[in-house]
Amino acid sequence: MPVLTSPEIAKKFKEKWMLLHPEDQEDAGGAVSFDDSLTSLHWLQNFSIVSAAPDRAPGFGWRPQQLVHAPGGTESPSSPPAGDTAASGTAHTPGNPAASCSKLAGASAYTPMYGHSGAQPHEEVDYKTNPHVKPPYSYATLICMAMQASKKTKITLSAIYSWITENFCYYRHAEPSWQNSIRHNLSLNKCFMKVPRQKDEPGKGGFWQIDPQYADMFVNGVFKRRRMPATNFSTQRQNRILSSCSSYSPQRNPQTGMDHYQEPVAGSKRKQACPKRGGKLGRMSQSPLLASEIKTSDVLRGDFDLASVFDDVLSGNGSTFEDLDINTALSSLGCEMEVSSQNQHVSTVSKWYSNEDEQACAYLEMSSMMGCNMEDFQRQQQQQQQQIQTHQQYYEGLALFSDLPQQQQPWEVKEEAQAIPLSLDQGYGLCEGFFSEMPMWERGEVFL
DNA sequence: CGCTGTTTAGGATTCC
DNA sequence: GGAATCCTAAACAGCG
Repeated sequence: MPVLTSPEIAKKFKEKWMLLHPEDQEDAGGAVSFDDSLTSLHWLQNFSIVSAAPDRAPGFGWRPQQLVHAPGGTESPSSPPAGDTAASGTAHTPGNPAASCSKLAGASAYTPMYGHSGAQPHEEVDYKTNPHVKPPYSYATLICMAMQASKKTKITLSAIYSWITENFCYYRHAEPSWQNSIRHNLSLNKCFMKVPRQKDEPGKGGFWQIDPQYADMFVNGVFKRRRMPATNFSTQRQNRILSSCSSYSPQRNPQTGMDHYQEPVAGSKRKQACPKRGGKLGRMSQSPLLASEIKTSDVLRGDFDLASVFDDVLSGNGSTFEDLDINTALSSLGCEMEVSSQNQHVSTVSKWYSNEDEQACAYLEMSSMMGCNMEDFQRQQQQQQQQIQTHQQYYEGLALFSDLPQQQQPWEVKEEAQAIPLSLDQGYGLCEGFFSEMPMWERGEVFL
């Protein structure tokens, strides 16, 4: 069985290409001027997996899997959602000696503070009635839960308090210092934005809502930290959308040089899109829980936004790929590719190339899977481009958060644009998984 | 005065 | 050990 290296494949592909496209003659330097539309990665800027899954309707409501519908009409959590970055599980005792600890919680064994042990220690703990166990949710998650449960787009601080105390007995008995933490979290966390109370609205304080830019951080009931910075998908695509919304006006931060949005009302807080990123992979990327949390089928269906991922890749924010353990998806994806010749994600993957080698491999990939020729390949590419354009237009036509009906939850709107970040390494792994891990003869033999 | 919101500081834990 | 993340505490200001 011949094993070809990538250059060899590229060479073969090049020869094939030249046979089919004699107009693409080598220039004096020997360089081949391939059609830029095929090699350019600019399409990635506008690509969304949504485009590849047109049957995915917008506003596909997300339902928190871990939220148990409680008899009071409120959704109360009974077990920690997998993947909560801050699912501590520790029974910290904010001023409540009686609640001192995990030992009191019986089965609630110690859980690492900010990571995942891979177990769910409080699987059966009813946080609504058990005052001894501190809910293993970060404050951000609690806030998100409260917002989600409120069925409103915005929620007051007191409502957040109320929901938390109503659904987590622990906080009913704890000293109110946790409220300080909630406020601190609301203020400091870029994912939350304050909506000033209207003049004719009685009451104190403003409302809070999840920043649409960060709505994708609340996935499957889990507040996911370490998302991509707001300068990728959000600013590149949403700028266009939001620019049409009077309440938002993307502006340039003279200091950071980054785009940020200004609140519609003067004086209200708005955090800058300041990507405080580190090059390290997040802990979550190691999380076995998360690995299982991200359903392969969702990835295959396109329930995540590759655009965000790609935008980050292109913008050099390597950590965009952070949170998803893509390996699970990859393993299945590889299998899926074998059996689903017409599946759209195949098309998606087939577009993931940036140079001759990868382009060649993409074609080889496609040809081997579908038995198509170069014409089919090109036709497929064109169709995809058209689909992308179509859905991009649709995308841009979407009114974002501020224009949505009251009942619409931010994450319901954003879900189609939700990103499940992958680590760059894993992202590369995705590419390499298709282009290198597969034995070369499986990719090239059919074509060659 | 109490609540709300912002900011700062430091500790704890985990991962690289 | 450093970085990242989360938690806790506290001070302060503004507002109803």
